[in-house]
Amino acid sequence: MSTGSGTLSEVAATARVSEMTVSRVLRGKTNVSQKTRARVLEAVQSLGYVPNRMAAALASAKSMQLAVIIPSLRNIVFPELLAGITDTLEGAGYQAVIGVSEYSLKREAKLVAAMISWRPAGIIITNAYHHPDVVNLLTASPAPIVEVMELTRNPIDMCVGLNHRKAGAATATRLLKKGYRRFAYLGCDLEADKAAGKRFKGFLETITQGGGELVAKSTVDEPSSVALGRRHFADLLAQSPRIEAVYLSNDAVASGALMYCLAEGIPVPEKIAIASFSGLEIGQAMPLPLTTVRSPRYKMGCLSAQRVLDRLNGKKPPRVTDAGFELIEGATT
Amino acid sequence: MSTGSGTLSEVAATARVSEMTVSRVLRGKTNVSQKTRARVLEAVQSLGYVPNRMAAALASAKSMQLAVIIPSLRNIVFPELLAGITDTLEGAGYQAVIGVSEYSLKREAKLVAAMISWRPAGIIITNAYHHPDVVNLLTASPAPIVEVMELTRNPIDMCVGLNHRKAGAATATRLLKKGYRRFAYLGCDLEADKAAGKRFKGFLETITQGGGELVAKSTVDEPSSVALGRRHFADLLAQSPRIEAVYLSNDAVASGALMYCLAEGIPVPEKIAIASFSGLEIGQAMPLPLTTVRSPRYKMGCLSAQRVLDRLNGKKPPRVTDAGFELIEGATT
DNA sequence: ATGAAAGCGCTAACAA
DNA sequence: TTGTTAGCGCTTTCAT
Repeated sequence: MSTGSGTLSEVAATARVSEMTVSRVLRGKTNVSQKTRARVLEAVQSLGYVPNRMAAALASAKSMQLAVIIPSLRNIVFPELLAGITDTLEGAGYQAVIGVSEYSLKREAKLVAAMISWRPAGIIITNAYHHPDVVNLLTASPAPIVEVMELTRNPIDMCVGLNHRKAGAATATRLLKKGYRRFAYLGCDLEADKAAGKRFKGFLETITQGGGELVAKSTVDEPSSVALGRRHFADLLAQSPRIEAVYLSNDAVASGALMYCLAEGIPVPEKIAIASFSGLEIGQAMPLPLTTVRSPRYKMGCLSAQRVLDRLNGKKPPRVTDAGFELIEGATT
Repeated sequence: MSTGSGTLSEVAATARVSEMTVSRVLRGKTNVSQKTRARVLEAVQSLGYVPNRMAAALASAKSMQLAVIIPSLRNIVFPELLAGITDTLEGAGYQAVIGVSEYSLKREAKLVAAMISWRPAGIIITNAYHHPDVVNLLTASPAPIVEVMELTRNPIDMCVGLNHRKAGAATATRLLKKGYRRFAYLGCDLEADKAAGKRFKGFLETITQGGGELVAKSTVDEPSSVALGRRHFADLLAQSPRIEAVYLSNDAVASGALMYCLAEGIPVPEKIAIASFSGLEIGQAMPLPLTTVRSPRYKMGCLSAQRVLDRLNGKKPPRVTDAGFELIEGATT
């Protein structure tokens, strides 16, 4: 391992002080004289010494790493979540170690075990539904844990998210108010994306109660993408020619659907209205901005990291944090 | 830190063997009897023991973490690169620790120091131009290092990438062959995105030599995005009404430009042709697929991780790896 | 096949 | 203000 960057004792020898003094200087303790501090710093410089945090973490039982587990890197919402996390951690000197489960509960379980073996200071994990082993490991872990994205009343430790059922309901209310009554749904990742399921549930409840009707439904068990939305939108329309509005599981698929309409010259929203969920940049940059619900990914990242940091600093943050959402009135409805 | 997951010695006590025997079992050494092994495994199970890799890394001077430094998470090419890295590392039992520099050389320097303090087994860092401190730290580090994305003849250690100048030249050649002569360029991130600069250089050289002409150029020193492309494309067109084809720094901006044309009813490619670089999914899902050059992000991720692993396994991988690129004939030229 | 001793590089706790 | 002692949890090396 030797870094080319020596050890504390080499620095100590060079500065002719004890290791403890070097340790104190490096950790910014104040009880070191100016002279000594200068001498130590000089030695550090001249040796190009970089402290070994593994050793520090082992000795102090305090790691500066946070484990973050997400389902995918290819869906831009997760990198955005990560950005919030890393931005928040950076100021506090912590680092994120990320693991990608690829939407597999088994891989998630392996990852959690691997992460815990590094004794992270905290754990941030997406979604609220996990493998039993994961629940056991996390429950046993002394590290603060945040489940992020969905809101649960019974988090393992803490949770930060939004109410997806309400987000679906809000969209439905909006569409009903606009006069739409005959709806279709196009979803993907059904197995893995429980949150999308909750949105659809809220949507369906609301349109049903409001006198609307679900006249077509198409679900695809593949990761969502623009291309997938574009491909499957046509099939959906074919199912029932009298669809007035389509609710899609997220902006990626919805953007694909809209591109299909643009390419085929189908007038939106006159012939067919489109609404979805995410609030991605791309959806708002389309010739017609999407009607959608913005989920606060970056903010949820910041909040979840902050909850962990708060706990590490001895505070008592709330178990459940509702990050909210925002309905965006686009031109597709 | 105590994990709720005990220590080796607790397991050893439970199984009534020495710590060494437990260590051997856990690391899959073969010189342990079946009986003993079974007893140890049982103890591990019953205690819910998860080994402490920090201690292992310290004792063996072998970390299982790789540092990965990227400029941003919001540009999908970097998550795709990461996906290749994590997929490749996973099988070998290594983990990626990511750092995000936000396109700042200073932040990159801080990050590299922070990373090295964890004594990673290897380092993967994007781009080929770094802060002098970074070069010093990396040069001094005993860990295998890969600079990824761009091709350099003089990597600090190894590099994996593509020749951006040639990618620009290939695009130019194609456009010249199609008969375009009056070109414009729209770029962003000029300071930070050296690779885009190289592509433009190759593009400009080639059109000039081929009888073409650069009649307009617009550069924006902001991170690229679809929205930005859409906003700035109009300005560019206004600069010179006789532009025949526009080369954009990447597919995000180009998609924005194309959306502008779709929204304004400007016929592409008849009135104006569009070409760029990346090969993003979104560009190919547009009503008109973009003419672009696909950079092999995922593959470069795999390759760079593999180079590091090879070195860790005592092999002598090549210093320079050309991952190549692929010209995509879209409908926008 | 198994164990004992020593130590990785650092920090906590206690002394001086 | 500075130093000493002990040990974090594991692996290496050398015995047996």
